[in-house]
Amino acid sequence: MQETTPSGRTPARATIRDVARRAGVSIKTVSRVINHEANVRPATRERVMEAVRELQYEPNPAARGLAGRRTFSIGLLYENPHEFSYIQQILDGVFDVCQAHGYALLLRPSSENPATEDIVRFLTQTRVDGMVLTAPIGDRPDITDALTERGVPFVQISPGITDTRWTSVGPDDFAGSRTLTEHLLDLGHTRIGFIQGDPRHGAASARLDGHLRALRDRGMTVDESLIVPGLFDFESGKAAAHGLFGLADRPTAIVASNDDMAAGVIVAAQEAGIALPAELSVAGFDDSPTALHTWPPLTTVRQPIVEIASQAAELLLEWVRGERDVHVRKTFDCRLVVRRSTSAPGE
Amino acid sequence: MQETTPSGRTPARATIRDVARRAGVSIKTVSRVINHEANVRPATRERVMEAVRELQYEPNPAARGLAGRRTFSIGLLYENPHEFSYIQQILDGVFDVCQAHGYALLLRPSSENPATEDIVRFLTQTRVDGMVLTAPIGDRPDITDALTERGVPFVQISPGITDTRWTSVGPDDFAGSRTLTEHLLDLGHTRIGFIQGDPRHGAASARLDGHLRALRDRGMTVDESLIVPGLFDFESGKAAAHGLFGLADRPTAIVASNDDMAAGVIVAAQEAGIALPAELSVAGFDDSPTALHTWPPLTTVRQPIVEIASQAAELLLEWVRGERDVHVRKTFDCRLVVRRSTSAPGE
DNA sequence: AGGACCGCTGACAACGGTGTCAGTTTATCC
DNA sequence: GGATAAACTGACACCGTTGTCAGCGGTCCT
Repeated sequence: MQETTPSGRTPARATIRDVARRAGVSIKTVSRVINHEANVRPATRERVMEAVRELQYEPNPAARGLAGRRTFSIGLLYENPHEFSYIQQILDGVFDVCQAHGYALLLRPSSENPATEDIVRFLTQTRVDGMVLTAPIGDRPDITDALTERGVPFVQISPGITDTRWTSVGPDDFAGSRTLTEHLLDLGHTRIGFIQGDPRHGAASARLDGHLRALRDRGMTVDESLIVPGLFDFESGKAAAHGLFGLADRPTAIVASNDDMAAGVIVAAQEAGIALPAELSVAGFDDSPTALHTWPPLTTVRQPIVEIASQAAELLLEWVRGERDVHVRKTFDCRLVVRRSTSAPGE
Repeated sequence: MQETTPSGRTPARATIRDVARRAGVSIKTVSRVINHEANVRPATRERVMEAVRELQYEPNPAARGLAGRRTFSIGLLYENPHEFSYIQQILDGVFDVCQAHGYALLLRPSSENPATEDIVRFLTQTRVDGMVLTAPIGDRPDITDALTERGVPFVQISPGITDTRWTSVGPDDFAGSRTLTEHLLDLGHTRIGFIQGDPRHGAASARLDGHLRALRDRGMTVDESLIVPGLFDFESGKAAAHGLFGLADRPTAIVASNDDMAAGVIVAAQEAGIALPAELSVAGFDDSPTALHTWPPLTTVRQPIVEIASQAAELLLEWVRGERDVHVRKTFDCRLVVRRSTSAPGE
């Protein structure tokens, strides 16, 4: 540990008054211009903009927040995820939109099943103008109620329950999963193992439902022993796979409810000396980077995460700024991505 | 897309004046109490605290910011990472400390090599009290200068250059890497391939240096053809491995400068039909979750990322609050984690 | 021509805290 | 016991914006 001494200084920033003086108008007019309000003559507006540029004026968010009762910031609440690339993409999408609209993004990571009070404290401390809730927290009634009670707008990403009282955005997990199972059926598989996701996530049941629907649509009976629980993480996927390997009549294909679990299945197969994909086809969901990091690379279903996140942020900001007063539920299509982890059985 | 209509309301929050009235003191005294300032009699302090609790008072950050010329928020600047888990852990560490000290965390993800103006705009728009800079942005002189010029305190995480003018925190990449190579030498390997990291990161060269040092300390000559470039991402690791496989005298072990690249090496080996670890030992660096998701699991070097991040945040906040006026450089030890991807050659 | 109305602008009071400084207690010391 | 210092406490200006409302000049009716 080495040490040195610092240097310090802080240049004065231009305020709205400086701009007003320079443009020869009142501060209120400057305020109108920077807030894109109506009733400013184009010539005046231009003069003000000019002064803003010359002085490199940036409005003070604290003052704006104090006077205008808003903070120009939104919060993103998420549980520590297993698949971090997921949150990473959510974050990118939300951030881009915030950036474009001049909003700041406040992070609120949380442990599993955060206490209501912690979230409420976050709200009262930061006074964000709105919140983006990721799954599975977006489904917690205590949290949605707390937000509603405080008049804080929010959107849910990938909620399980589609409640028309709220705005939400998510992928069509059901259809995506159905397509994936159909792909395996098309290849000729008849015994397909299915590893479920964390039951706290709505996506988990939607993906299971899609799978079951595909089977039933083809007139197949569902073998309960092939449907096993998981938690969306690598370890649970691996454990579940070993469980399936122990069955008398081993499945020729396994669908995991996300890529991390599918990666677990692949490692389990390698441990058990099962050849991929000859003896076992494996498929995941999400098309996360992991899907390309396994051997063989994973067949999976791509959901447009970044797009979903941007859309969520857009809807939230519309709400925050009062440009919208009806709730919507937006659903994005998923796309099957076939790679080498799936093939015809025995092939 | 379905639609519904909303409901709205916003309960009034207690202000410092309400608390003052209730406690029978002036607002200034309340201010003293909530800011932990000296010169308040314990009895008075208690009375105020009581009122705070009863009214569930939370100071308005905008008002505090405006009057006190600070925002109680710090920014985290990072480039979109290849290894997501890395940033996730950084984020966790920094957030915990922020949380504990009542600071908010503002995110500023950026593309590769962000423009200086973008960062400056972030500063003037958000007016964060300080910044955490992750590698490789922390090494950019234009950015450190811009921050210094504006009097915004910052800490660097894992900088390449150890400049005593600034505060930084990072792992001992050199020693960690040296230990790793020594491990392979101890196993009996004599031809060890080395895949470098993204040259923009200081860690990349430190890890190479550690490797070279280990070789030289054992009196081995360095074969330049075994040292190949990489970018810290899976793909570059895979490509580099294929390159090494093409050498006339193939190495019996490969050290990749991080786990993602090591995962690439493993897949490359599988593609090339090379048995692991019998024909090839593979090692990574970071001990990211990836290290456990490969088959065989990766021998790697663990750096205490969360701890590094918390320490960085602590140092930053000390600086922000004026509790510190000398710069330090803190280094954390790494630990070799031996798993099954390394063995004696031919074993 | 006179009044009503509209588009545009500015004066001024908030918003909810902190900093300054002066005033009032309380403790300390001869 | 009185002087002096130290520990407390409060009045009030101010931070940089937005919201409210009144005023001004010009158009459009009637």
